[in-house]
Order: sequence, then C-alpha cells, then structure tokens
Amino acid sequence: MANIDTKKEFLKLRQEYIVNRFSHHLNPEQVEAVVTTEGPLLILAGAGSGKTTVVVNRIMNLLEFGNAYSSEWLRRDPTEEDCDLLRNAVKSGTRYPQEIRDLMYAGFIRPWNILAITFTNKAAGELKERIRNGVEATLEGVDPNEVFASTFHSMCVRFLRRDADLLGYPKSFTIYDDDDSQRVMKEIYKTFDIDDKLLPVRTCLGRISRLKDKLIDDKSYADQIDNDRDRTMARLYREYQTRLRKAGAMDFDDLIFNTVKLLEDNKEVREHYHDRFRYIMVDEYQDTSVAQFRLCQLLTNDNKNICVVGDDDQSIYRFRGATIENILSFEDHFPGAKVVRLERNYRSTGAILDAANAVIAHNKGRKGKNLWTDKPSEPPLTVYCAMDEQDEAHFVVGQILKHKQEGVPLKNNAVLYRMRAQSNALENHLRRAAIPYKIVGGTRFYDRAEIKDIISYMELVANRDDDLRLKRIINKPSRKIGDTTINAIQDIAQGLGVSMFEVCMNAGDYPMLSRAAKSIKGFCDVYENLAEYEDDIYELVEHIISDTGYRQMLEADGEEGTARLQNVEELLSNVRNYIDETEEPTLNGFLEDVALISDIDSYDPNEDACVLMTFHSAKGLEFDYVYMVGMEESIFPSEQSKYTAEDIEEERRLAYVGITRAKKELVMTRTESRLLFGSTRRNSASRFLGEIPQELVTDKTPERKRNSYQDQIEKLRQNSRNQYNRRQRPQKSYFTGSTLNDIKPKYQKSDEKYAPGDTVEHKVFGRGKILDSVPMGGDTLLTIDFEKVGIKKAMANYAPLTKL
DNA sequence: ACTAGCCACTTTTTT
DNA sequence: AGTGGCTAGT
Repeated sequence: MANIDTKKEFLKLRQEYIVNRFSHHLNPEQVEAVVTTEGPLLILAGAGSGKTTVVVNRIMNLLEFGNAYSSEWLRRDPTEEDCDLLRNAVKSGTRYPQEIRDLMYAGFIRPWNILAITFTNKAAGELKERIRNGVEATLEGVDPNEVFASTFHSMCVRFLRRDADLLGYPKSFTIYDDDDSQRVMKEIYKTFDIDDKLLPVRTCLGRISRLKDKLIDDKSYADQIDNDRDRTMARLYREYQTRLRKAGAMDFDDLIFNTVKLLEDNKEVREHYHDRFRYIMVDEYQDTSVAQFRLCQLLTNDNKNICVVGDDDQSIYRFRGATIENILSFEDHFPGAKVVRLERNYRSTGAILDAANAVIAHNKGRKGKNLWTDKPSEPPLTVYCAMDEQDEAHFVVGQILKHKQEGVPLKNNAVLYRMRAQSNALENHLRRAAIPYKIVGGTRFYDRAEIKDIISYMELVANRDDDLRLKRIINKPSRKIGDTTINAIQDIAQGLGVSMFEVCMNAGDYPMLSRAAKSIKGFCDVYENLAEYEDDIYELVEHIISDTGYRQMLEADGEEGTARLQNVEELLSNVRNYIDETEEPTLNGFLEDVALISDIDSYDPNEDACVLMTFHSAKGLEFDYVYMVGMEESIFPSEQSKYTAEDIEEERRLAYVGITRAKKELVMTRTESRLLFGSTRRNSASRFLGEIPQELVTDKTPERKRNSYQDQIEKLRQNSRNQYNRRQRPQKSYFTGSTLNDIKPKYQKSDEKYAPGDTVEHKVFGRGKILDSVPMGGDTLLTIDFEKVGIKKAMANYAPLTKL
C-alpha cells in the first residue's frame, strides 16, 4: 500500500522537477505544452509565439526524461530515498540526480521513437539544427540525428523506397514534379484529342491533385460521376495514373496517397512504424489535407501520442487542398485531446498585434484567440495612398533608403505582395536606387532547362523505364533524332508494352527505325557508358556534361550558353556538397533532394539584400520592417476571391499572416490607379485596411490628395457604420469594411432587394433568373441563371443589374 | 530542325 | 506589358 503511495509521490515529484526545469526559459503555456507528452495534444500557436522553441523543448523533454507519467518503465519500485533525492533536486533546482535517471533507464525514449513532420525542408532543417544544439548541450549518449524530422513528402519517399513493391511500384520509382506532370498530361490530351481550351491542362491537373488530396483514386472517382464533362475528367485521371505507373513514377500527391495506401493495406508495415514512432509531432497542422490527416492517423499507435501544432488563422493553402477542418476538429478526431493556446507574442509591437487581432476578428470560422505582448504600442502603422504603382514603389524604396541611412541592414526589410506581377515596378525602383534585392520564389534553380536536362540523364540512369525523361534528352544535344523518330519509338513501345528505352536498345529490329537506328545506337552507347557511374554521382554528372556533348553544346551558344554552363557547374558543386554532407550518398537520394527542394529553402537570411516575395512565401518568416503593397480591393483580396465568404476569409488570413510578419514597423500602401496586365484600373482601399482601428495608423499620404482621400474615407465610414452597427466590432474603423459600395453607384438601384425567382437584366449577360441570394458583408451574393450564358455568381450591389 | 510571329494568358503554390 | 506556347513557313 505504502509502496503505491511512494510511487505516486515519486511520479508527482518527477513531474514537478520537469516543470521547474522548463519554467526557467518558457512561459506557463509553453511549459504546459512541453510537459504534456502523453495523449493527443493540440498546440494552438499564434504567430510569433515561439512554437519551434516549444517543439524543440518538447523533444528534449522526451529524450531527457522519457515518459513522465508511466511507472511501468521503472526498473524497480521507487523508494522513500528516491523521493527524498528528487524532492531535494526540486527544491534546490540542482541537476537531475543520476540515480533517478538510472532508475528510469527503461523508460527512456530513444531518438528514433520520435517523428516530427513539417511542410518545408527549411522548417525540417531548422528543427534538426535546434534539436542538435539542444541535445549536444545537455544530453550525453543521444544522437540527435536519429530523431526523424522531415517533411511529409520526404518521409513518404523514405517509406516508399522501403516498400513500394507492395504497391506494385519499383523501389527506385521516379518523382515527377509539376512540369513533368504537365508534359504527361499534354501528351494524353494529344492521344485523346482533347482541346485544352475546354479544360486547361493546369485545371485538369489541379483537379486530379485535389482528388488525391481527398484520397479519391481514379476508380472511385469514375464511379461517382454523372455527367459528360466529369467522364472526360475520369478518363484523363485514369490514363494519367496508368502512364505514371508504367513509367515507375509518382507525382507529389502520389507520394502521400500511396503511403496512406501502403499503411492501410499492410498491417505489418503499419505495425513496424507503430513500434518505431511512439511520439508524433506535426507542424503547420492547419495546412494539412485529408490525405495528410489520414496519414497522421495511420501512423499514430494505440498510445495516441500525437501532438499537432498550428494556427487556424494562418491557414492559407485551402486552394491547394488543405482543409482547415483538420485543426478545427482535432478534438473530435482524437478524443480526449488536450488543447494549449500560445497567445503571447514575442515578435511584434503592440500596434502591429492590435491590427492583426482586429483584422482576423472578422473571420467566423476560427477557434478564436488574441495575441498579446508587453512590448510598447509605438510606433503606429503607416498607410500611404500612392497615385500609381510607380509612386507606390517610389515611396517604399524611399522608406527603405531612410532606414538604410539609419543603419538598418537591408535584409531587415521585406516587401510583400499578393501576386508576382506586382514585383516589377518595385524591382525597377530598387535597381534605380542601387539597392540590392532578392526575389524569393519564381523559378527554382532546379527548374532551369539545362539543370532539368542533366537531372533527366541522371533520372534515366536510376530508372530506365522513365519515358518522359528519355524523350527530354534523347536528342539533347542534337543526335539527329527528331520528332518522327521519337514518335515511332513511342508507338512501338506502346504496341509491345515495353519502355521506350527497351525499344532503343533493339532499334535495329524495327524497320520503322532503320533510318535512325545508327543515331539511336549512338545514344544507347552514351547511356551505357554513363550507367557505369551509377554509384558515383559526381563522376556521373561530370560524364553527363562531357560525354554527351552537353558542354560543347553550351560552349557553342555564346553568352547565354556561358550562363547556362555556370548553372551546370553549380549543379556539380551541389552534388559535391550533397556527397560531403550525406552519410550514404546515393543517386536516388540526391534526386529526391532535388525533387523535393523549393525556392524558399535556399533563401539565405544573411545576405544583405532587401527581400521581395508573396504573402504566401512569407509564412514562417519575420522581418523588422514589412511593407504590404497593393492593399486594394481586387488585388488583396484578389479579384477571384470576392465571391464566396470562404475565399474572403482565406484572404483575410493571408492578410493576418502578412501583418504578423512585422517586428517593428508595418507599412501598408495602395494606389489610386494601377497599370496591371496592360490596363489601368482604379481600385478602392482594401477592406482589410478598413478593419484596422484608426488610432493604430498614421497616414503619410501627402497633402496633394488628402481631400479626395478624406472624402472617400468619410463616405466609407458612413457605410461602415450602417453595416457593422449590429455586429459588435472591436474598435472603430479608420477606413471601412466593404468598399464595394464605392464603386457601384452607377448601377445600384437604391437598396434593391433580389429574391430567388426574380427576373433580372444584366448589362453584359442579358436576361436571367435569380436562383439564390445570400447576404454577405453588407452586400448580397446572387446566383443567376442567365438565358444566354448559363449560371453565374454576382454581387448584387456590384453587378450592373436591373430588376424586371 | 529551326525560327518568326501570332495568340492567349496573367493569384497564391511549403511538396 | 510581358511572357510563353504553338503554328506555319523556311
């Protein structure tokens, strides 16, 4: 009896010791998250709340103290003396007694029992780095590299390299990127004779991708359709899968999908990972898809030690298949889940946080939280209304220059925009001011044609069934193997059901290829030579560059060729780095890294250049000075997101992400008119500006247009009052909520009400019937069935409508 | 096999 | 406005 009490007391003391240990450098909520190791845990981590610190410390806790609650791992029952020892350590705050550590030996969690999943390589890298630092400082005999920290995709690749054969794929399968997928799909369009104007290839691939995100395979999709348009879709989906499978290739979505299948269908595999991964952590949980959720579920063993970290307010990838529901319903998916909220922000000033809180408060679908800080509220945010995008860029550059003179490094400035097209004016002005800048995003190094060529050679060495890669390089450099020949090879291969490579190897056997047989033979010889170097990547790449004549081809191509050659050389040094940094460098390993790397991964925050990027790319980063440009309706929120409440909420989350990137100062600009895509437009102030309380903002727009500006704001404010009167608003608005009212008067019938069944006349689309009307943000979203153009959606106040 | 010229497109995109 | 992709012509 006494024994049980001692045990209880012992465990209690142990817990107390651990809490004390982490309380030194963490706030109470963070400690709570760190010491909650057993059972499902949701950490709602607001922007800048130190969530990576929490994740790292939680892992440290697991590694150092093991399972804090369970006594079944004890070597022997704890005694009164043990309790005294611990009690002493708690009181005096001394080191964890070695005797106690020894007692718990069997309960230690080994590093490989911990799985930490992130979304980007960068995040995974940072996590590994910080775990390494922490472990080296405090823990002996633990190899921090054995913690499995990786992205969803690399993890899946690892799993699939082990067991892909169970799914009928070669273990050396190839990973297709978007570009590869597009090529495949384009070919399918050709064979099926489908017009890509009817269904653009991108759209089609996007839909397939969404289906895979939802774990709907080609067969079950085909079973659930009921119209011709979808039937085409289903055919394309099926054919796409068939071709990839035949090429031994998986696209990004397949990596997740197939891993789910692997775990679902194979009990032994599942048990293998259940046994290994006893503690699972998932970062950026708000951006997981259905498939990724399922994957987490399958990986979680009966102990349900799954900890997810995320911020529902920062979910910005719905358009890519992320479902915010995963985080909103975590407690339903994992009953008994504990929730910890991290709302204390260590990043931004009070003003910035107040603005962020005020904006995001307008969203309905959220868990609700309020960031706070004890930092001062100064200085206020700056807003500026430029005349046009040139003036806007000029203003931003001026601010950056001002900071530069004050001694602020350029790298502390970040300009954020909604779309890439906005970067142009900024770039020009930065160049003119001789300010070094760096654009994050855009073309990846590995997306450059010459790099993809070399990689394709490598891929082909790794997997000779890959027709796509073969086609890419069989005539690069020119070997006199033209389209006609390539098509012939393809046809023969298709007829025989073998790979194109196979056909090439026996080119002499086919009369159709007689004329090109010699050239094809030449290619095969080159290939055979290269295949010798499969186990020495560096040699392989060197030989690809020289033996294929690729270098000569570039050298003959003047200035551009020289630049490309430099890229190729850089690839070579990347290979060197990979070999030096990797324990077991392999061809497939390198190709994986390449396939799964993104532009943001190579973003170097130490280079002293001002940074330009989209709001999306900015997630997870922070800067002293942030400029949010193009704060206009139709730009941010973007034009096509105006129509549904969900889209607007996602845009608002994006705005929230933008605002919370800033540490010291936030500048928001808009223009009166802007040249975009070849035409000049006038957009009114973004509703998000209107959602920021007046007292947080200083307007730096010069006198020249104060009047018109002020007029507009006054008008907007009146509208805003009418709209938000009932709904409790946090604070009075500086600008206004909806600015739609501002554009519409041309057409607006005073407070015209539309109800389903009404007939209307649209200035452009003609006559139609209202199917549905949903009130939304002071306006009404109408679904109208037009006689001529079919069903469309329109905002009642915005659309040129007349009630008949 | 290569190139000029025309057309259509243009939101975001961790992997 | 600028780009990328495709067709037609050499």
